[in-house]
Amino acid sequence: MTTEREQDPVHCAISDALSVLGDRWSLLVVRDVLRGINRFDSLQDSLHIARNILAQRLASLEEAGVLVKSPIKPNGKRMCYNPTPKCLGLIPVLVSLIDWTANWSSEDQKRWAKVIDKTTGEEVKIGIVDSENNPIPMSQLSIQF
Amino acid sequence: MTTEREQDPVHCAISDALSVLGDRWSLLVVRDVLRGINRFDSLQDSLHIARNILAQRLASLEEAGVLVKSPIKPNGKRMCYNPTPKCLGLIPVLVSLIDWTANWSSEDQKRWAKVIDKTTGEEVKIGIVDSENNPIPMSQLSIQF
DNA sequence: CTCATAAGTTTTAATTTGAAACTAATTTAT
DNA sequence: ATAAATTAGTTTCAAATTAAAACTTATGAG
Repeated sequence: MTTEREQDPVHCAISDALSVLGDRWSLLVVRDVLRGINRFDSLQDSLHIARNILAQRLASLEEAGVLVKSPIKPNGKRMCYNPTPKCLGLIPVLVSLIDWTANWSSEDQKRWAKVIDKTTGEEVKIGIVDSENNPIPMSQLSIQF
Repeated sequence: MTTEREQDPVHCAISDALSVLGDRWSLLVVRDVLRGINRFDSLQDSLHIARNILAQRLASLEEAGVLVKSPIKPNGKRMCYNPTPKCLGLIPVLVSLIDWTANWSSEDQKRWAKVIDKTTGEEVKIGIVDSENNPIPMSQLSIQF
């Protein structure tokens, strides 16, 4: 089956990621949870997503190990959703999406969402580098299987 | 209207990007075009996407300025789709998705898709950095509006 | 001139999404 | 303690999107 997947380019690391994240809402849920919005109703208020769809996405993100669902008080029924380390691992995806919009759309959107370094308050960006941390220009890159 | 959007956190740089890229196929089309697959039928063969949906996605990516559609020979009807600079700007998104899968899933998927430096053949990596290109640990980051 | 290829479009069915109302349990306020 | 308001969903049904397959129209190769 590994052999099969090797020959089928639909199955690659990108499509694997998209099978969890490739829809209109999942990354926005991730964004909000990383901002500290972690209750069902506050997520719904923030995103204006249909409640049944939100329930579905939360379940799928939990199943994927991106979120953990736990009661607010031990054995309670009021739940909250929190980011796992795997969820923090999505920050580069979010930053690269923010950078892309900032760099390639006409309006000045840089202030609409940003990721900052908590220790300095400074806004961060994404860098593509070689093994010695030297930045590589985009035009020099190619995708391979 | 800008004021309106500022108060509505659904409208941020991330959701703007997702309004073009937030579905099951768009980033896979981008991936394939960046690999040099640039004809309608070869994209359909590669992705096994329904032909009408592929036509839709190509049109929306073209409208977003990510792809350019042009005849193979001047004034001809056979078309090809090629990446714009804005499309190259999506490479960090693809790299961060690849890295996320590689780092957070059990199977070894590193070889299924990778981005290399054409001049050296070396695989690249991605990092979050400050304005002086110094790497910042993930745990030190937070998302703000 | 003919046949296979290319780039879609059309049609119809299946799946997904969305909106709103509903439920059941739990806090909060009185 | 009781009533009212919150919370975290689920259910139902309509609307939109996606998928599969057949169809169209034009091109290029032999």
